Amino acid sequence: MAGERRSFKREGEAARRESLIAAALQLIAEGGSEAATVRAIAVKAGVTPGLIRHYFVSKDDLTGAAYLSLMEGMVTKGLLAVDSAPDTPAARLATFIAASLRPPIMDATALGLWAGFLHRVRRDPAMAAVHEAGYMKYRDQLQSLIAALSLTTDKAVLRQQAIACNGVIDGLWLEGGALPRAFAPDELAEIGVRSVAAILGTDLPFPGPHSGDAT
Amino acid sequence: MAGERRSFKREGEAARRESLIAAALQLIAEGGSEAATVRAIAVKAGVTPGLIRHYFVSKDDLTGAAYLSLMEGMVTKGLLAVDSAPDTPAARLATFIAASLRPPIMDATALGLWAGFLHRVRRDPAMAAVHEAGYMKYRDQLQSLIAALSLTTDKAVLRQQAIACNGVIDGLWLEGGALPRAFAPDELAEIGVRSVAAILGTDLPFPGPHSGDAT
DNA sequence: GCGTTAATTATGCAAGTGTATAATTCGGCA
DNA sequence: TGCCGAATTATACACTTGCATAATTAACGC
Repeated sequence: MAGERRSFKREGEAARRESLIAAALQLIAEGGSEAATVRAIAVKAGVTPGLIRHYFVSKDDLTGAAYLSLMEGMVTKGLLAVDSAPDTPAARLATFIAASLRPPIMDATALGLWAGFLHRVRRDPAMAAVHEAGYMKYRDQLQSLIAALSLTTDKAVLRQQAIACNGVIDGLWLEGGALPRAFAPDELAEIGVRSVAAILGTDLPFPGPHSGDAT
Repeated sequence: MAGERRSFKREGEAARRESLIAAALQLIAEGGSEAATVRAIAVKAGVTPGLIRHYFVSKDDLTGAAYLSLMEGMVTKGLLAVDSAPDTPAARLATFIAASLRPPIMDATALGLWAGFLHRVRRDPAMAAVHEAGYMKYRDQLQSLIAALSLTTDKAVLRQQAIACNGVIDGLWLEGGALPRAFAPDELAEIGVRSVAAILGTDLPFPGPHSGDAT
């Protein structure tokens, strides 16, 4: 009956930090930031609460790192999708939009994370900076894809087009995450591409659900 | 120095419930749901923590009531704006959109509230129902305003138009709340009206900032 | 093999959480 | 006026939270 000390294995620093961050993100996505307690994170990561403070100076430090990791992941995924369809400027733009409105970018988890972080992003200047950087990177990417269509050369017009298109995408992303059952599969991706086309006053091809697997 | 019991005044049940709800909403908007502790709510409402449990069976009960009150308020405000501009169908639609992209509907507070409630909305079926009802009411309103333009009679097309327009509005609403400093005043309202017009393939007038006060 | 070091666990603590319950005091009604 | 019930406050409790610190133990160089 003696409380035998639980055995453990030493992981590298990088792996441990990653697994702790992953655990925190999962918990926040599921139950909001309040669900990501030190103890819950430790359980999910398969370690003991004390270990968290060995890798992060505080819980805030951990969640901050988690947010950074999240943002980097989102942007990366978006950019990755574009590379898979480098045909025409129109196809590239359409692919970018559609990818943003499909899993894994658009899903309940991502929305939950976003909402869970919102308040801390607002209060903590460092996190606000991370947020703004991520947002701007995404919008700039969108704007350059639009610019590649050569519909206009007016910078101001381009800026507003980018804002508007980003707005549609964000809005549909939000709705898809909040009410997944309210839409048919891929319905939002299709609406997104069509709406952006309308806003830009041009035509855009709709890229199939996955990269050209004919069935 | 004897701990004198603090004096108090009896308010009606309705007033007390309202003030407690208001306090909870304020706190959630500012600091997320974790900031809305029983004690903080009590302080902001100018009462003692114990009183909360006199009017609400639990803290969850209070926050549930707060969410209901919030949703009702949002929808009401949107509908109210339309009434102030009953000229043409196009003007009515444009007014509705612009109102959704200006304070008090679009501001940091509203977004904070929305984010603060998201997770509870997901887990609690009762709150999910309230949410879905509010969302659908808003979208139906939008759809009927679009239908009044008589651009199409196809129900399916109409539905997709409503989803897309709702998407732009939500997206711009989100961005305006998240990055208020990133946009010029009324810029988002203007972009919203113009984008909806583009999506519908028609023209919409842009309603001035306030109801026709010439300066 | 064997000691050393740092990664990991175990334990404890002060502050904050929601809630239950008892003690008061306000305000209407006789 | 005086009293009674309900609204409000006060106090207490069990539990959770983040964090600090001490005790262990796995892995690495010799």
